Amino acid sequence: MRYHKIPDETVRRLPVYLRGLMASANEGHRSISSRSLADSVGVNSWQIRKDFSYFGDFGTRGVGYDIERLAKEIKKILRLDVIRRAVLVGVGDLGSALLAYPGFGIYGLDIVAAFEVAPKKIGRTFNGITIEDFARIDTVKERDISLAVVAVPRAEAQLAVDRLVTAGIKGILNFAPCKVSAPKRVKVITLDIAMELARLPYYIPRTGRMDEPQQVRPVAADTVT
Amino acid sequence: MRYHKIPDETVRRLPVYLRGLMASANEGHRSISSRSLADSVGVNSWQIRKDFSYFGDFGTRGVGYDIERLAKEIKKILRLDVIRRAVLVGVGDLGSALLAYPGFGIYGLDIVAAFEVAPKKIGRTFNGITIEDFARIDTVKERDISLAVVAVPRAEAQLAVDRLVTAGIKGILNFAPCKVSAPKRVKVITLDIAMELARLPYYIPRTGRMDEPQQVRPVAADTVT
DNA sequence: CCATGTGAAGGTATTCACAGCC
DNA sequence: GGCTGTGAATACCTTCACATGG
Repeated sequence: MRYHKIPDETVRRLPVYLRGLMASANEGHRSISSRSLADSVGVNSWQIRKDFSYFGDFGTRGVGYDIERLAKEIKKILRLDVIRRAVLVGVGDLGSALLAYPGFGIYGLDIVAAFEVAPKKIGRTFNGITIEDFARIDTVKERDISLAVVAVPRAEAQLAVDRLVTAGIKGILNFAPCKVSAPKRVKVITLDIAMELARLPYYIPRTGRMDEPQQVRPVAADTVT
Repeated sequence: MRYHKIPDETVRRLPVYLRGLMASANEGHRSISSRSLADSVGVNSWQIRKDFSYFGDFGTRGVGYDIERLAKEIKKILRLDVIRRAVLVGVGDLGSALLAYPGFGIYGLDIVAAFEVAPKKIGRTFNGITIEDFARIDTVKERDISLAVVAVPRAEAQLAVDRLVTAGIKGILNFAPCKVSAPKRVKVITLDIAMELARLPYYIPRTGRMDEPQQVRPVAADTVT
């Protein structure tokens, strides 16, 4: 095999594959073909093979991929081979939903602390986690926490991020619908829920008959075909 | 100008631009240059100009873009020029947070109904919306609702989607962490929160010194440069 | 025979550089 | 002078086709 840089798009798909592999392992399988993984995760089989080829030969021709070995390797690449401890900032409606969210576990992600500015909420306990005063966010430094989830109003997002950066956080998932700046050693992924929903109508044909949303716009005769 | 097919990646950025334009309008501006829009939304100015060039000349050289005219055009392209009514399926922790989420409004999106299977929740009112029995989901047909947000457990997601499709829903935002199938006339966007968080550690260097996460993997001497 | 792994081809998106216009 | 609009160049990603090996 040859070693390559792993494309960003492949990295984005790796968690999907990981989920599919774990599901297949739970059904008792020990190996899986690119075709059946394709069916279960919704990605073409050749795309899957290409993606896996970027980081090694994990397949056996005629058989498929060894699930456990491949899952372990994907976890290593994604740096999910250790438990990753995360902190939540902002325990509003969305924040409390995230505290209760059971889906992080399968990736070895663990939300172990929550911070808030609202005095009424500080001290209350959600899901076994006691909410702390955001003024003390720096204490995460001594608690082996590398990730943060930001679920505060837009106006407070940049401040929260700044404080998290100085507290030594390395990666931030931001739910506030705005751009936030951070030094480039800190990775920020912004997930804007409303924006995802806003993207949907584009794909809905205006009339009931048309398939291609694009065809509503005129296409000039001199457009290159 | 020339008419082009609008690339998918551009469509993905349009809501970002829209938010930036509205923010700028709120500050009292009537026009904005690609450079300052770039600063406020975090996309390169040449990318912005290229994106806008796909659907027309909305700029004035030496000045910038007319904010109101451009915002209106983007809304038209995204089909957000009419109020879009949406339904929520699944009023658990995440679902109720979404019902309370104030961010949909700026895109003209309106969650007007919520459905659940749990008898205990049916009939209760959240944020002015009375939760209905999911068995009656077909009633959305007569209520001018084209979008749905699915926030149910993974095991029930496909069923929910199937029922929504027969109820005539045209676009679905799915929060369940799994692939769901739908006829291709119905657009489904899956937003897997845990997966986004899981992508973050990849970008964290294992040691404090390295910049490029990729360099942990060996690069063979014969790799094409 | 079956399924992987990979060069090569094809397609799409980003970046550049600058002509064109206000 | 400033800023847009856009062909051309580049980089990136996907798809194909098939050689390779169990």
